[in-house]
Amino acid sequence: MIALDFRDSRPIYEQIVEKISDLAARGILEANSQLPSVRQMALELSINPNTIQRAYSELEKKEIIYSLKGKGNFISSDISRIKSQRQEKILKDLRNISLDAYALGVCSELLKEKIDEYYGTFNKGETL
Amino acid sequence: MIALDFRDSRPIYEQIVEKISDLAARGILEANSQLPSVRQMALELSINPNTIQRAYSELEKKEIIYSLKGKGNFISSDISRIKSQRQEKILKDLRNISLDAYALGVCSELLKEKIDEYYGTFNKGETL
Amino acid sequence: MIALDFRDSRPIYEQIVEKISDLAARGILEANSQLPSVRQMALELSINPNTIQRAYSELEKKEIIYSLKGKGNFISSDISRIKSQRQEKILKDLRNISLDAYALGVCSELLKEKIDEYYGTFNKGETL
Amino acid sequence: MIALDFRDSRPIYEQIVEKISDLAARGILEANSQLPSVRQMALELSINPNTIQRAYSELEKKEIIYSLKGKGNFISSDISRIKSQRQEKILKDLRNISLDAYALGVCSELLKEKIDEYYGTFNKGETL
DNA sequence: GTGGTCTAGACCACG
DNA sequence: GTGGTCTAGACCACT
Repeated sequence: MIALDFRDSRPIYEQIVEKISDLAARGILEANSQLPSVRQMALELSINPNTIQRAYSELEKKEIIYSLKGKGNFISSDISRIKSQRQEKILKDLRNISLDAYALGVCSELLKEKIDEYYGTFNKGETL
Repeated sequence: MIALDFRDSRPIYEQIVEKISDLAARGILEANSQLPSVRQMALELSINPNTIQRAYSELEKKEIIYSLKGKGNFISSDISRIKSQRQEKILKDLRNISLDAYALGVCSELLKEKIDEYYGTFNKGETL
Repeated sequence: MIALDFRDSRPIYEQIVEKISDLAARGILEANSQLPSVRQMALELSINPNTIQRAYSELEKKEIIYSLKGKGNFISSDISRIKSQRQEKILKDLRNISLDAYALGVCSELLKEKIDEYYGTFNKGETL
Repeated sequence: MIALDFRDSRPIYEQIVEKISDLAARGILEANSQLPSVRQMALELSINPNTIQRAYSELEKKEIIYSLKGKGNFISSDISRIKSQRQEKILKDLRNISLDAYALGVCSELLKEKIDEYYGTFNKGETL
């Protein structure tokens, strides 16, 4: 369900937060659906339960999941909010990149061409 | 010369590496021009000389500067290489963002519109 | 009869205790009137009978209800005591808030204004 | 500096968060002043450093403190924001209490009298 | 020496 | 069985 990159400098719990946010925003994890329990997911990913716990806590604080004591953790019922959260983040990143490109003297046309090029490869089912 | 953000989660030395790479790529620091000595820069930024040393080491490893023993540190003679290095990184980041946006169902047109919008604000001298 | 908030961090049984105490103090549940049986209430709220059992135990310990073996659970005959219990708790909370406000330099006039403001909205039938 | 109540049902890290928020809001901890290090505070309170670490993380996310890697943790430079944060919380609590009192048939005059009474005792230097 | 992350294992409250 | 908190101790990056 989730692939971790242990060489990545980003902490594991943060990678999990990102992955689950992403799956929820894309509707792959449906609203109110139950996530694997803390212990089970720890087994699946062969990491410590505390690390999963931390990831779930962060997700709860971001209101991406909610937690029912003794029951489990569930995707928030309001997926559209999650989606717009992620979209905002993407646009913020895009702005930073644009600023870097501008400072370097790269014209906006090149960026736009590249975007079309990338989208072309995505449609053909590469990567993803 | 360099503005640091001590509250940023990114390490100081990395911020310095980025800033100098940027200035070199944009030609503001000219090829073969001398950088301040480790001690002097440490004084200017009021930080530990070890941190500057580490930044310079990283820059040398990336071949953005070269070091002459007993003389000092100098910007690489091949600025065009630095520039293309940074450009590559920007395009790599752009690809990642495009992929995220695509996965989220955001169309490429929105991204392109936003880029034009951002470039518009840059031209008016905001930020930078 | 009772609305539960499963996402609330407070345990379910505690919410039930509070709700029943409240209804009894306000006289909506009359003295010596019978409460639904553990099993029936569990069905109505679709929760585990153990949870209801625990709530009833707590209520009995607080002398808000009494239990007759083989008969059922009943609201205490002394409702005025329940009412004064709740009133005491409210005043205790009010004292804590006043202390916090005082320590923060908030004057008592602001608090009193706010109380009038809140009561105004209650009268218009909002919330409750 | 901080008194913990181990019998309290609220987690220790949360008590610490509250105490430090309070001290900062009241200006007792000044802007940009350094907090005890994670390890030192753990020693002082005889609890585990991880618990302190968790409290500091929460405080950082609330922007009440900021953290400099390798340097320490410091009170936010914008204390007025902290103060208004706490004031909002107090008014929210006051609203809940008012609602409870209203439902119970307690008139607003009693609450206001009590507030004056409490403030009277505070001025004489009790408790605090 | 500082903060930050992670592991291992324990205990409690809840359902 | 579930999540939540806490302890103990380790390791790493940064200054």
